[in-house]
Amino acid sequence: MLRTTLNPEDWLAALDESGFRMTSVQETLIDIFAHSEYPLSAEQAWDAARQSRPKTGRATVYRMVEKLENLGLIRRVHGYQGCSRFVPTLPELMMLFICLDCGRADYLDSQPLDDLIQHTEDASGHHITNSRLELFGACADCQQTD
Amino acid sequence: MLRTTLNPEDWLAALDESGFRMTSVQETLIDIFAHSEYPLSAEQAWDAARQSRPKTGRATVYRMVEKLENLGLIRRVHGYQGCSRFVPTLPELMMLFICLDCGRADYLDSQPLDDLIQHTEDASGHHITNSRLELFGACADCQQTD
DNA sequence: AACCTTATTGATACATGGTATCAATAGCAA
DNA sequence: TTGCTATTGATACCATGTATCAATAAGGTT
Repeated sequence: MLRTTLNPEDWLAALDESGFRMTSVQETLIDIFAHSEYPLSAEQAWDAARQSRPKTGRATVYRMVEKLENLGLIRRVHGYQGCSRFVPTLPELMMLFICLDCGRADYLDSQPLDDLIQHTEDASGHHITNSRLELFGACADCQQTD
Repeated sequence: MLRTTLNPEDWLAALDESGFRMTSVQETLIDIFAHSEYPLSAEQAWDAARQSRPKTGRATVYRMVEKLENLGLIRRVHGYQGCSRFVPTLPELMMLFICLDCGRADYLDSQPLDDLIQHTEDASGHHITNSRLELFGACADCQQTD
């Protein structure tokens, strides 16, 4: 899979640069999201957070998820057990594949999507500023074990 | 815009063929969805329904929306004022464009998406069974008036 | 046309997921 | 260390959607 590793410290740096204060909840949640292979809901992240940091508040987690999403560090997955799960965003890699079997996310080179958008702009006359593509199915690993 | 017209009678026929009873709520809601140019939420559809059919129940509308979605007659729009608005599904036309200015939906030829999926399957080894593509921006009309 | 069966409806209560409020806490700059 | 204020946690709240269940009405049968 074309999954590059994620560095929690980069996320903390991004928050720092954006002027946010550095707190322990942030570290906890970043660690959780950056290391999860599976799309996580805020509720799941809350559960995970309280294991290492019991007093973590629910609203705090929801606020943090929103913040991370706004900063582009995590990305919402639609259509996989609802629309409220998140995966880390990897720079340069925009297309998302979710295996309906094992649930893991794979990130795919976005060039084909760029081409599609260019083609569609030319054909339709619309100016496209934003897109959302998600692909679902059986990943290469899961096909072998079927 | 590549929008073909929709025929409410086709929807009723589809419900009939699926074994559902023909009721007046169905007619009311199908009429509402089939004629709306904008993504509609269940709540909005409920409001609209009660104008011509005051006693329409809320739960009924939610059930009907679910039924229409399951039958593939309407399609959920993600990332436009939440994830709970629906537009009619037009056969053969899968790619969806939503104008962030006027809110109207346009349906686009899906061939580029088919190509992208084929290419991605070959490149990644995943077997893709389902996809979701939405495009956002300024439609051809709205660009002219800017 | 009247009858029966049962899918569908509408009202209500309930569950879930997310947000507003606000006093207490804790970063961080001076 | 101090002071300012962003952030937090607890709570109450809200919005969206779902379960329940008696009443209604499709539509096949007689």
